Amino acid sequence: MRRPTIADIARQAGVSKGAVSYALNGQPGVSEATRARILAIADEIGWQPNSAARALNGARAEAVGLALCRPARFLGMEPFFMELISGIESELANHSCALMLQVVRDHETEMAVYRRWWGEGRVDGAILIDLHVDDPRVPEMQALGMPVVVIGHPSSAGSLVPVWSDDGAAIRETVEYLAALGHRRVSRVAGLPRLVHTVIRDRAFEDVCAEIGITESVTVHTDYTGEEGARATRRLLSSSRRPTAIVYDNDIMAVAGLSVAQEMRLNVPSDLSIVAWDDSPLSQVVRPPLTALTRDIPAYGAHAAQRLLTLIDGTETGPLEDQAARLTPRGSTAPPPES
Amino acid sequence: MRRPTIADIARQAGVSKGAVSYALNGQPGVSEATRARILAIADEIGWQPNSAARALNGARAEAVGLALCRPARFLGMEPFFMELISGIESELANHSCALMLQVVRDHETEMAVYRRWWGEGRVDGAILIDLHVDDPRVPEMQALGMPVVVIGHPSSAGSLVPVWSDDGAAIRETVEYLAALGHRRVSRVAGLPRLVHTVIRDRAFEDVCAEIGITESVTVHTDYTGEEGARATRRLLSSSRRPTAIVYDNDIMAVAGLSVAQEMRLNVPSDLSIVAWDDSPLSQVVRPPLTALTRDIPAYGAHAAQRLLTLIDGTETGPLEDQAARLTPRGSTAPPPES
DNA sequence: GCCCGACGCTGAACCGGATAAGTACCGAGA
DNA sequence: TCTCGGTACTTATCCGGTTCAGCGTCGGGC
Repeated sequence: MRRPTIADIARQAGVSKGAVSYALNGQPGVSEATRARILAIADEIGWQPNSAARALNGARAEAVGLALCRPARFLGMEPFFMELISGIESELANHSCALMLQVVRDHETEMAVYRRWWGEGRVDGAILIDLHVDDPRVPEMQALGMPVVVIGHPSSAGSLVPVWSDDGAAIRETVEYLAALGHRRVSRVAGLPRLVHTVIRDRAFEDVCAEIGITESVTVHTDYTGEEGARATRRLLSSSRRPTAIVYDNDIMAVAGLSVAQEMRLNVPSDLSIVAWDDSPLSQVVRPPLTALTRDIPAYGAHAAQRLLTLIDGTETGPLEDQAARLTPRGSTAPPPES
Repeated sequence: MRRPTIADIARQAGVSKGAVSYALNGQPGVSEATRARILAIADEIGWQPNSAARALNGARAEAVGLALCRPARFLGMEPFFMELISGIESELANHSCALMLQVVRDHETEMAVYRRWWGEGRVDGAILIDLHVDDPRVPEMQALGMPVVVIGHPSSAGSLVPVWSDDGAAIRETVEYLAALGHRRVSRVAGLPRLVHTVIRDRAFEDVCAEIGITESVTVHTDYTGEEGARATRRLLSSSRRPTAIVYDNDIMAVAGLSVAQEMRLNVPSDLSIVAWDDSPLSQVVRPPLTALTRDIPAYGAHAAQRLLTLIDGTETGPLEDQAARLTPRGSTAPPPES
């Protein structure tokens, strides 16, 4: 059962391939009667344009690529990625554009995949995520000449188009809120230290703490997993001058940290305040529900996709600053215990 | 800066296009010396095969399709999907096969996307998931003639290849365990009633309860969200003869149910036992950690991908029964309170 | 010395569409 | 009546690979 081609339609309609092509693409060159006849036949035999043949004539691939360099098990755990992907998807779907997804082992493989996709004409552009400091992917992408949107801070995006949100402002809001509650010993359980956004948050945290007189501020780096979040929390809470508040770089670690606190017979929030970065259902479902830095992640992804589609269209675009995460106070934050 | 083609290589090497093609594909027909020269030139000018041109000659698209018909917000919440996708990905990656992902609004759109992908030659096969009772997608897929693997029970897969696990056995193990602990009033907060696997679980639950003398067994259907899980739990726990154990169809609802129980001043597990279906980090992170039906979801996805790749290869394959979910007892189950 | 076969390569057709160029036909205006 | 212009097509070519038939050359066996 071969797939029907325009040649089949042409034969049935008794016209040439060219006429069929004009008819199917709404081009002038055929009469309305013939066009209708051709369309009817095409519909009847279930014809679909072969994208390969179209691509061969310089058409778009109508797909964008996303190669994710994270171990599979982390992906399943982090709502962030799935929400981001849904957001990207929702925008792409509006333009009948598909998403080519591949989970890769490392950044070399990631770049190899992008090079292949681009070289093979399978994608029209790509989205780059989780930038490292001095990330080699940026210059390589620039050299490829492929339309690329970077989800991350402009300072690291080179000449690629960045879509970003101001993590520094979010950290500032959080720390100022905790300070207003009376906290003076605030710790932070951060993500991978190589990631650009971790560095930005690190610096902002330091700066704000110094500025408003929180002298005891410790930052511990982890790999974003619940296990490391728990371990970091245990260490922080075991120290002689333990923090009265901890800010976590994702919700998984915040929830794990909450468990550790309860395990150590500390009451949250009266003994320890907890703030989570990113506000998945997870944060709201635990007791007490977590004060969290909320952002609309699907919208974030959608904006990136939007920018990419514009770029693919050939229009020059600049950076896009998305709304910064905003603090949603819930039951996990309160004034510190009186010492 | 046009992408280099084999014609460019041929010109530089002073041979014909055909010779270049043989050389690049490891086919006999050129001497080793010429082959080496051609490969060197190809490498030097950064040649990549154009997949469109290859596909035109009947080659594979080297991609499989997955159109997910769930609202974006559910996707981000359910670890199941992301883990499944990672599993699928991990297997596909081994074969340098990409995943075309699209989130769609409804099943009509889903089928339209599959038809388009298949008709356009963009995918070599697809994975079907979340089958309904009498799902129209099954006969439509059969009519398309596309290689398809169904993640779901063989009874609903028609002539498509099913990859499934025995949910009935898992339910049986759970109910028998609860009965052995002494429970006689067991409820179930189930998923969407139209889904085949919900129906299967429903029936198994009823059968086992009848068999071992649990006369008070109630099943409530939800949409898998935490909100509906909480609402269902509230209703069950408010009834005059409230259950001493509740089995949830996913972990999100189980965690939400746990919160409701605690909110109503019921102790878990001494007043109420809770079992979650699917064992994400979520289940282990709450207090008490949830007794859960554990399965290796990434492996499940990987097996489905494996079967699909075999199918695409033209080899006939039969159904694959994956390991059934197994009960992992944790702190959320205990004997019921003495009445 | 001749023939056959293998090797190494060339040339051309082909995949399924898009598209530029060419052609037949028809009606209107000079 | 002849020409001009537009319509409604056809024909041919192209995209970038794959593949097959064909062809010259060289070496070995008889």
